[in-house]
Amino acid sequence: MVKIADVAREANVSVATVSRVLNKKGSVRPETCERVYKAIEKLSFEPNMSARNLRRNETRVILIVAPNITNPYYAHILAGIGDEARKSGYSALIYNTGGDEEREKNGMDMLKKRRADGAILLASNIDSMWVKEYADKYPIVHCSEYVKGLDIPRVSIDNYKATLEVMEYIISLGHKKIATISSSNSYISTLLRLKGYKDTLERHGIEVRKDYIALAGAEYSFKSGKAAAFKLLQQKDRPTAIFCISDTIALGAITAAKEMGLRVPEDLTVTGFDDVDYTTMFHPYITTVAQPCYDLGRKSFKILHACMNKTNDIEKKVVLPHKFIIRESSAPISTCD
Amino acid sequence: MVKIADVAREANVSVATVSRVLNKKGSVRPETCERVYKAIEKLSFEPNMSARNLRRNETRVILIVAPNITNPYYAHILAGIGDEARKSGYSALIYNTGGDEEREKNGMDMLKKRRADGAILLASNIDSMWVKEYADKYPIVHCSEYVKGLDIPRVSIDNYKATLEVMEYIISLGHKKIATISSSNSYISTLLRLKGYKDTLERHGIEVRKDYIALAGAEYSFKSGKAAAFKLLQQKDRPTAIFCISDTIALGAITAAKEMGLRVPEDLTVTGFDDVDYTTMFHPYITTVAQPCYDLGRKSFKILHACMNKTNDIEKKVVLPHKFIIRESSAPISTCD
DNA sequence: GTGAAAGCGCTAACAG
DNA sequence: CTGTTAGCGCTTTCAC
Repeated sequence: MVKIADVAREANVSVATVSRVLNKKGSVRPETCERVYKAIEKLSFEPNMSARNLRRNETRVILIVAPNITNPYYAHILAGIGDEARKSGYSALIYNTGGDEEREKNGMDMLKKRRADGAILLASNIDSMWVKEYADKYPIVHCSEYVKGLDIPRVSIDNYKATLEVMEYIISLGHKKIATISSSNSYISTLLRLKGYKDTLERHGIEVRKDYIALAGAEYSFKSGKAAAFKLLQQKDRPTAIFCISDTIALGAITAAKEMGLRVPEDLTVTGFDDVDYTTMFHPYITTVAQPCYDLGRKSFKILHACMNKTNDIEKKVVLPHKFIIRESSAPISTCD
Repeated sequence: MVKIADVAREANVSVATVSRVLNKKGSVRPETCERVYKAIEKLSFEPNMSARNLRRNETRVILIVAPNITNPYYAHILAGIGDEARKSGYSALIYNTGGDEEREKNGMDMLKKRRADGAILLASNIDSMWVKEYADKYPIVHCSEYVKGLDIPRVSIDNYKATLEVMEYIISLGHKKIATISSSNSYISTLLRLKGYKDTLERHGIEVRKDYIALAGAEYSFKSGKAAAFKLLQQKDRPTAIFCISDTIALGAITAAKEMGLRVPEDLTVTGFDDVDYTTMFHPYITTVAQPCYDLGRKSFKILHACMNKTNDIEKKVVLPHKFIIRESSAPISTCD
């Protein structure tokens, strides 16, 4: 292993000088500088990060705590974080938790062990108050979801408003029997979307029916969405529209409908949420709310970066614009119904 | 920051003893041990990894170089690597390259800078000989794809044999006009699948036609697959079956066929490859070759782990079993054709 | 503009 | 069984 001392010897300068040119700090005569660069080149020296980290007490690594990188929604956010981080000279340590709180905590301990300078949390439960303990000591930002009542910077879309848009649209189509497939998880987004669903119905004087609210699994799986849709559609007074809180669930609902001989959108309107890759991979293309995942990720890193640099005015609540996209899975209620 | 010396003072022992109990190395009187644990607990001490890494000259971090974590195929491999790594106390640094060779090299420099102890390469081009330079100095393993002619451990499925199975099946269905949608990338898997396609045709005395071989984009995008399928299907003497080298391409082909008024599988048989998430998210469910992505990832880490520990007999070529799955997108050629 | 030297927190001989 | 001590490779005062 070639180290700074070797370069110093080769360039006939002291280690301090090599360090200076390495970090472009302090002043070095251009001539000397040149000599050092030559030596670095010749010996193909690369600074040892462990040593630098120890000395500087930083790692230039950020931790990403995600429940499931296999989910394209998170994958896109990760990509955004990763790209932005790379631009600033940071690397991303990814910690997959499977939604397990114990593993989430283990992941966060990377911070204590100085393996990372800060963390971005992708799917905190609304009540994970233990996060505070870490947030008090380390730079942390919430992306998409967040713990209620903690003063941690966060970036997300306006889930409530987006839901309102979708619901108003469905109602404008003439639907009255509108169901929703929510989830058994406890994310703030889930809560907000359910609230948006109920509020819109109430504002229009439509009764909120228990039997029109179904729950998919915590991870929004296709299968659980399909099952929930079956339950909804098998009732005698079945809904004519289903507001799903994720695209995978919507996909499941559409498949369920088809298998029951129902046409989408002629017999049933289905809307999704997130606009992940496969919303336009087959017909009917899904009407959904597009989230700016990649940008959510980039922005999260930018804020974390600001936190790590102890910048003064850190944005605490960033809301990125979503986009409601009407496609093929929704239509006016059929009059012959 | 509480350090080992603080714990030592608190427990009334030397730093060496604390280090010993921390690493469970050397012998310490149970009683002393207990005292140390108490002190660690009390001060909530966490070892500083930068210091340990510097001293031990290792990082317990592995580097994963992937072209696109947004692609579910890679995402599943990543998950496998990550889970297995965690079990052994390793963390995964993920470097997304977008398929750019320059960024691939930049990623690999993490090795030189001692930011990671070894690397798993997920999508090397068949001719990326520059990898050798790194492989000579650092533990590296290839997953899925590999550079030809280099003696680097690799794990993948048998792409050639899998293709043979698919092709034999298509032929057994009575198809003679069989096309393929390959890709413009230079992965070994692409090459092998194309070779399997041609070889099977030849073995059955079926002419290999240039106009039955179309190319999708390097990243197997849905769009490019759809475009390639259009080209194939618009010919007057159109194929009755298309062997696609990825599921996304197959999905594109099915969509193209539908938009042209062709039914799958009645008018056109389409097969995919990989068996990613969405092969069974809508009808027709895709006939495809399932790859054990997660296990590919796990196995890759295990081998890398062996390499990093300089274990003697390291497996150089691991071939994991695939599974050919017949579903709904393939059928016997219609007799009225 | 440059060099000497003091550590960053930890591990691993080596002594006792 | 336990303690003392010399670094790991780098950055950063502080002199000159």
